[in-house]
Amino acid sequence: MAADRPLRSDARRNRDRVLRAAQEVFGESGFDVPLDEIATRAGVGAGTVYRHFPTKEALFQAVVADRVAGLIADAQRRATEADPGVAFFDFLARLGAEGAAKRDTSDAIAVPGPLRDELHDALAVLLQRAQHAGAVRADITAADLVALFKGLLDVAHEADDPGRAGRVLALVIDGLRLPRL
Amino acid sequence: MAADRPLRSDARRNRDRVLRAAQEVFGESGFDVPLDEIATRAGVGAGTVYRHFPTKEALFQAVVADRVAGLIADAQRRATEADPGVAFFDFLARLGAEGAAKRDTSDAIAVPGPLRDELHDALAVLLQRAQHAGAVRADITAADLVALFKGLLDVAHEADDPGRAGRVLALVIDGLRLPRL
DNA sequence: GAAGATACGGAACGGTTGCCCCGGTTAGCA
DNA sequence: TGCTAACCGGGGCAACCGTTCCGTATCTTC
Repeated sequence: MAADRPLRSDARRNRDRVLRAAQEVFGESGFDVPLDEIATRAGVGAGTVYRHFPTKEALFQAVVADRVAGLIADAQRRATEADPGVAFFDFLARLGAEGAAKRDTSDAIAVPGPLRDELHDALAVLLQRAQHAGAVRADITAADLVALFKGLLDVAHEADDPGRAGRVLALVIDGLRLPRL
Repeated sequence: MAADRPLRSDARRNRDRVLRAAQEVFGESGFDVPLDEIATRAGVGAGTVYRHFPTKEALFQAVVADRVAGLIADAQRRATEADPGVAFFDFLARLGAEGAAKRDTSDAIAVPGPLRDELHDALAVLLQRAQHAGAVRADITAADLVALFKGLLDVAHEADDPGRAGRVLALVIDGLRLPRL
């Protein structure tokens, strides 16, 4: 069990490269890219990736953890805002923007794990507040919302039409608002 | 080129079994089931499936062609109804019910092919009539709608919660209706 | 009921995919 | 300058699946 001796300079450099490449590649193509893609992009052999991260999944977590944590913090912050409806829909917009920009968002929010649960909980709070205030239809659940968003993001990313993401997102947002108000 | 000599009795029986099993299995699990699953369910070897259908895809088409043709006919019939909004939403309800019941519907409507295009066209007519009548938001396209429905069906089928399908479908339907009316 | 054609079953094949490890080599550090 | 951490990337390996092959069983016909 070597103590955490400081990394050799090239090792540190390569670790950074791998992380940066993983951010890019996961962001463009989601979790389901071959690991070689990341290694190549980093200018590094596949073996080097495994020297720094025990599994592909660990690498993915390392990449998305910050982002998901940011989303959670954002959701919790907004939960204290005055207008529950505005808070909820602003957060959804943020989530939509994030998802449109980074393809791995969909995997990040849906893959089981402690962070996902935390995000789920934070979203549930926002949702319930908004529903209680009558700003959002009452029948939908937080789990529905997560699943629906994941589906939407996948639809949007598969599309050849770049405008689709915005249109379907707007449609769902409008569907969430209470009808006849 | 053997003329279409009548099939041997066991051959005819097995062909029916395969078709029936394929209907069930594709309906439960979509196109992405191993072919062996179908063969087993039919009580037949994989070779027998290939004696009757040249490829897995051909078998799938044989299974869904009727259903898609029915959908197309339904759409075309409704295109002549008096109220374009009612016609459109009734058809969507039919599509949703079909999709909720049979998991392969999602593949059937999305996989390229002449039937898909025909369905697409028929749906476009319904949609445009409804949009022109002001019953449906104007920004959405027929391609959006097909993609969105495919996504919704996938979301619904992955869910553990059996009520989710109905809730998200209702949400999207409401989102399609013009806001503030 | 026997001969010949037809069809069957399911093991084996071949292609693909993609995670991960190993063996020889390079390059940093003392 | 030598020792060791780290690199590279080809390939092992396991899983998965569509398809084919061929020895065997079953049906049809005479």
